[in-house]
Amino acid sequence: MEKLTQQEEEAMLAVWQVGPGFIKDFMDAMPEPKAPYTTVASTVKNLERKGYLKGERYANAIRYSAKVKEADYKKRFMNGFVNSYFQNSYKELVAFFAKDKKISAAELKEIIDLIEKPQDQ
Amino acid sequence: MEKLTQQEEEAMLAVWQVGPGFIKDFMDAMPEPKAPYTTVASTVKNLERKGYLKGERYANAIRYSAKVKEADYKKRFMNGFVNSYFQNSYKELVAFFAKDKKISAAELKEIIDLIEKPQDQ
DNA sequence: CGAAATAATCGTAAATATACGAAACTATTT
DNA sequence: AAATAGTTTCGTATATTTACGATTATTTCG
Repeated sequence: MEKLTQQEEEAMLAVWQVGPGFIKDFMDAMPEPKAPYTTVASTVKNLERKGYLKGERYANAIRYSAKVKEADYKKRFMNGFVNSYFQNSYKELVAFFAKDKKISAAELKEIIDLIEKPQDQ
Repeated sequence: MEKLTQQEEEAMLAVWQVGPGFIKDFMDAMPEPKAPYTTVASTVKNLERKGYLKGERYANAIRYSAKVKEADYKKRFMNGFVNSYFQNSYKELVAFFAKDKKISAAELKEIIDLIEKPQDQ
């Protein structure tokens, strides 16, 4: 999974948000200031080359969908980060942000309930 | 705080790890395969220009130290990430990785104890 | 001092990323 | 079929990053 550049990541965020669609749809979901259509088109082409998107022709347009799931990208991305900055320990990561008051004890308790609750399946 | 490129970030990780020192010291701390000295020197110069490092001459060498603290960089970096991928919610982030079993209920409880314990100061 | 060692700086080349207009292509409308 | 509209593709220009050798500067040692 090749690393994404800034604009590639922004484009992927739009794709993940809107789901399969055409370049125009992704552009609509991207924040201002928007790059010109052709600039976004180049970025999308790069994403296809890197294996993040696949395209199918529909009439004269191409419908793109994500080949890499957002959850997988998040995981791989965070893994590298946690490895570099928290000695590969997610506990260290959470402790760091808990001390920084980015997450409260009450919220952590809710998460515990969530994962300890017997799972349906 | 200007964004760092890949090699700049790697160099900063070395600086944060070894503390103030000379280019040679940082190189020693960097993982294989090591870039040639002059390549690292260029990167260090860029970091100085971007305000991440400050240098003081000692004899014929320059001793560099970090101007940006690792903790601050982590915070800013994660903030962007949490914003893009977790609707700006650290709770969402932690829940995501808890569900993915990257952190256990027991570890979360330890963190709760850590932050609920009356702070010395 | 002169030679050797050590380190920084400069210049430049190549790769990659960013940006976007012009042209080409495809479908639709008249 | 021609005009029009929507969309992609191609080509290219610029900026940034990466990479590193050659040169220069500084210190140390004989």
